Amino acid sequence: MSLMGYYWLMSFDRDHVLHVAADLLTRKATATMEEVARAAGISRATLNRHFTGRDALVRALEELGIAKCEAALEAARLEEGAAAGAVRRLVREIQPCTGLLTFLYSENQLFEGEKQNAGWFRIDERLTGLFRRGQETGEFRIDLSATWLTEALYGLLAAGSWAVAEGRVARNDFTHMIAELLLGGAMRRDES
Amino acid sequence: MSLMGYYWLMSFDRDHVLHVAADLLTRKATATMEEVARAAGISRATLNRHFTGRDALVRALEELGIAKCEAALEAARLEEGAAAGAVRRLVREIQPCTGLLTFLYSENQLFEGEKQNAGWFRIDERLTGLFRRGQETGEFRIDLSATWLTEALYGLLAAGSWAVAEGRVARNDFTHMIAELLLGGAMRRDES
DNA sequence: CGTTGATGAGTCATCCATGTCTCATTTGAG
DNA sequence: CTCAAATGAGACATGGATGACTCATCAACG
Repeated sequence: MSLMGYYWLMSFDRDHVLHVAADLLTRKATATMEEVARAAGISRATLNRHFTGRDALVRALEELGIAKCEAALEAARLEEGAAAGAVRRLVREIQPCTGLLTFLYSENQLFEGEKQNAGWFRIDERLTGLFRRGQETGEFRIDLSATWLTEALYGLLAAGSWAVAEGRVARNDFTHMIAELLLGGAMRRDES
Repeated sequence: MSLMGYYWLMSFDRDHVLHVAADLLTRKATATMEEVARAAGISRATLNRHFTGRDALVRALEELGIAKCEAALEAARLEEGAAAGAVRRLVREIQPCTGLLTFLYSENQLFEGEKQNAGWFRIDERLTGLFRRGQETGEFRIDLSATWLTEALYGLLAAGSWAVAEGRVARNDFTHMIAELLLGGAMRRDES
């Protein structure tokens, strides 16, 4: 083996496979390992060599989703400035991985018995913290709990992602739709 | 056969089976036909006699879901009074079937290729009509499309149902949480 | 009480996804 | 070029869910 880069190993591009799998499974959650392999341009044998079973693949996708999600949280700088602005930045940053998140969200309920990845807990905490901060500064209302606002954000992201995928709404409106509905609601505001 | 009621036929209570199946599949979407049968207190043979295959069962659940949903729409009297009030009534009325709706919602994406039940379209239309009415009377903002508000309502119902099932939020807060977030958003309103 | 019809339990064959294995082929390293 | 290592294609056994079937049992009707 050479020190220089394992170049031939790159014929199997783990990251590429994961992204293709995420993309496919987002659209068709019941896709076969065979289908995943073909979508990624590799053989089922190779796919199974690197991910022992579907579980391993889903777990890897989970890690990827958590990593991307946490990267989005970083990029959104949740602690900076007004909470509302942070929410808007967050929605914008997280948009690229909503498809994957939606898939993992629905897949997670299949792992009911088992313990779930601690990453989701960390993400929950940061989002809940953001909403709580907004409540403490008086920016957000307090009759809706920070926990619920977090769950609602998840639901809106999923609904938005799905609506975009179905062509019901324009992709460009994603951020505005979600952030403004979550922040301002459906009713007109006569103030300001 | 007697005219009087087919009483012994009632040993198989179709409605009961459907409700039990809905309840179980809502919690565990991958439940076996065997599990569904046992949950309903009947044998797998009988279950298969009345629903030829899992598809038929899911289709029947779909019919049930649509019927309950439309009943909720009726009970909410969407055309009466202020649109905001109609939304609140709707959320309250539809709460009992959110679990089933969430299951069907996720199950529907498996029927991708096939044509979907026209009932969903009717329901979509009525909800979109409600939001459009609110926009036309000036009650709701117009920068968020009625289509998106409808999708968002679905997303919030799913998120709320899930959050309640997970014990993250109180069941009694369901209506208030969803309706008020959808209508008023997360930010404080200083007016009124 | 006998008949009729549905149920329950069990068996059986089938299908499909999966995981493992082998072998020929390809590709990069030395 | 030669060797090492990974890939691709295919075969194979496995397990699980499913649907169809049989047969004994049970309940209601006449």
